[in-house]
Amino acid sequence: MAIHLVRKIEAYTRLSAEERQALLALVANNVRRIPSRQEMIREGERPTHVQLLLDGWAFRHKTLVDGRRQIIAFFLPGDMCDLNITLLREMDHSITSLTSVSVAEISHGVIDALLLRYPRIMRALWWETLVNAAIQREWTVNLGQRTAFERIAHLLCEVFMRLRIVGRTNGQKCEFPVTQAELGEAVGLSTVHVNRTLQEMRAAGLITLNGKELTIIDLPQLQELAMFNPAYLHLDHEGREFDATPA
Amino acid sequence: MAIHLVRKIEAYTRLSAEERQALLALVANNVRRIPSRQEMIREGERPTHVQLLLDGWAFRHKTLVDGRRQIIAFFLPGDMCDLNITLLREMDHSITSLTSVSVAEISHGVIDALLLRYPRIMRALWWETLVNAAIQREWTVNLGQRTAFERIAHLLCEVFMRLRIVGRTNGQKCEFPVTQAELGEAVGLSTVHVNRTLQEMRAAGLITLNGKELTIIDLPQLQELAMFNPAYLHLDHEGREFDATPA
DNA sequence: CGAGCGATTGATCATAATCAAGCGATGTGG
DNA sequence: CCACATCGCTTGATTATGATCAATCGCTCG
Repeated sequence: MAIHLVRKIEAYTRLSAEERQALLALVANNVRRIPSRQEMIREGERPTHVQLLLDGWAFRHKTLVDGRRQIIAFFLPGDMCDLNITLLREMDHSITSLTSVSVAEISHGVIDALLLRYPRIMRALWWETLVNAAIQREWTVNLGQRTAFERIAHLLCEVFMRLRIVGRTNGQKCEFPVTQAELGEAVGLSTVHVNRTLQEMRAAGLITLNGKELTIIDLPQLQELAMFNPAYLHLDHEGREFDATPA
Repeated sequence: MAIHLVRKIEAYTRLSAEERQALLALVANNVRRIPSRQEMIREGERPTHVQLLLDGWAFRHKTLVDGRRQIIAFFLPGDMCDLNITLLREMDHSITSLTSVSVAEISHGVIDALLLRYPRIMRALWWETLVNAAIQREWTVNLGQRTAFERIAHLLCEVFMRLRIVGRTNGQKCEFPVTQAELGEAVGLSTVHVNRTLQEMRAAGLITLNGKELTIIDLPQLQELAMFNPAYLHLDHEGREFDATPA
């Protein structure tokens, strides 16, 4: 589990043995499991610990005063959410597990000391933040400019691509533990309309989606229809070229 | 001008004299002015320099293959856009000036060396990234869940608040150099509908907006209607409490 | 077996897009 | 200095996308 964390960071910057050790030590002994659909952190809270997501699906969301809810981001296996709560005092959104997840809890002080001591690790985590921000920008475009069909198609492409990177796809198939209601909350559409749009996609021979399994039958076509350009995922992490020698 | 940069960073973390000097040296002699409505960086480019926005308004945007355009973020005076292009190889969006702006150009190598040498500065910039990401999340909610009226009201509240922090408001008034078409691109609405919604706001005695001047007549009411909660702007930067002694 | 959840269907309604045209201010070239 | 072009704003009429309301169905689970 903890090894995921190192792998993730090394996608951005190669680490020295010392740095790697420090990271692993951080996580050891502090992992716990949380069942699905459980709110892990709530908007408005001021957590004293960081929760590093090590495995499983989760999502960020915000709720308006009148109850309307927007899902803002999905965390997939291999992502590590939420270093940011170290730096920002108060949560501006909630995080809820979608599947059962495993989480490492680390106190703010410990993290902060680590980051100032190992700037290279800080830079890698900053990078992670920037990639997530790029994804958030694309979601803004998705909600602002695309039609219902395009929005859903785009989200499916994104999730599939992100899962493929971490080896969680099987041919054209992948897990997709999201209800239609949740999908609607992510793309700003009503459940009913999500349902009809999915049927349209099935009828067009583009996808299969039942239970928790998604099959993308014609990915190129789906990408085309969604105007999906994976550049925003920044899969070419420049940091892979940086080694661990001191600056 | 360059002093804005130091002030911005010190909103997050107090700097030592040495750190402050290093920052100022960075910007000196590399400032240029750019006229309004000029594309400064284009999606797909791989810039070799960072452009630090020192003064003026600008915006991020993305264009879909069929020409639909979404404005993703506004940069206001006192913001400093776009350290991030240091870390990400390829621009996933474009940046265009809205007013005439002044910009400092700094090479990637210089910045990277500075950040590894002064982790405290890196942390402050990361912080900035996180606040921007929080704003981006709120925009996602805005486009996904709010009505036309609420979206525009929310954006006006946000801009007004952000300007007020940096001392750019005058009572209920502030500059607002955004056309109705651009406003529409920011909130995902047609120009026509923006126009009608603004009229509705004027008729309700909430705002005045002509030329480039915005007056918010009844801010509390506008916030209420927009369901605007400023928590996401993270105005209480915890970093103010950190001093510059070594970690 | 009943409860509850998620998916599905049908009918109606509403918000916002689109199309088309006109207005007023600003600026430019002859 | 006037004629004309352009840009941003405004208005009216029509259309369409997606929301809402209401009900049913199938499955799982206690």
